[in-house]
Amino acid sequence: MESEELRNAGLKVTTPRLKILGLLENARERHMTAETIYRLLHEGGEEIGLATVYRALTQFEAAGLVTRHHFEGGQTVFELERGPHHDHIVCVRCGRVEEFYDKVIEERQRAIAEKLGFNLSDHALTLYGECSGSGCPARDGKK
Amino acid sequence: MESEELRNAGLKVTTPRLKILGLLENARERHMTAETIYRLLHEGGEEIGLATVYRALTQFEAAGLVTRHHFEGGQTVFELERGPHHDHIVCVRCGRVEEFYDKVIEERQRAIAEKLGFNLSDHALTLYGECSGSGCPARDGKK
DNA sequence: TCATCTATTGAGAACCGTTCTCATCCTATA
DNA sequence: TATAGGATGAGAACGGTTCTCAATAGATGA
Repeated sequence: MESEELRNAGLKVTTPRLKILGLLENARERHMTAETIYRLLHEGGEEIGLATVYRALTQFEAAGLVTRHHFEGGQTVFELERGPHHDHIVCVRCGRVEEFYDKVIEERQRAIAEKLGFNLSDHALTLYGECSGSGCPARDGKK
Repeated sequence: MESEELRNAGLKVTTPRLKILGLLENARERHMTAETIYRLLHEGGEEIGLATVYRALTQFEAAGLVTRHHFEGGQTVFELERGPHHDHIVCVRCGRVEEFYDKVIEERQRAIAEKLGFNLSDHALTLYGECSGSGCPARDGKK
């Protein structure tokens, strides 16, 4: 239940927070910008301010419910934290985001950080390329 | 010579461009924000507008002279492109940036992209942690 | 259930990094 | 050295994000 998650995070259970969390759990896209979340909520008839969306996402992030990714080009997306760690590959043509996990890469990262004298706390790996999904302009070699 | 580099890039040789390129080549920090570059130029007595710094950096990037990195937290840094590809590890306490290259990781990335049907064009890998360099607050376990 | 207290909210202002506009200036070329 | 077109600096504009503040709503105790 979503209200549990909020309570466990030490956050008051309010309508805007429930709606935002619900959207993150049910939306087709797992990775959304704050603006997109705001737009979808409004299309669904919810009167939630943009500032509230940002506030809630920041709180969710602090509570570990959500992660924030900064992709190249400056785009910032939010994603519900569920299950194990993974990295991303982003289509530079249609913006589609896929996830992957590679044990070898994870291990190498740990080894590299150790060798350089860093106490590793996090990492961000994002691949960029042209995908071959239906609907992607890259598929038909379009410019 | 720096004017060669500009000419080869198809850019007119102008004082602002020479100064910016020179700073990138000689500064102690290899990774700087546009704001830092602007500040250092002014401390050196150069009257170069911030807009010009951004314009030049964007042109240098397009010409392959410079690369732009978006680190987590939203910070954007520029780095002179010299030598082979490498990734970064950033200290979350003092901001120090180190570089590394790992053949295994590079190969895995190519394999992953292929498996997922992406034509890989680029990637961004940045590790975050606490370093043990002198002057870093993380070194003495300070909060 | 109700009153009360405090955190939360929405709207818009403010903010910050970056880009744009435009009149002036400078580099490249003949 | 004259000319043409690109480059420059200043400040306005822009887009994404955060802040301010008065109004509102969730939690708590009676």
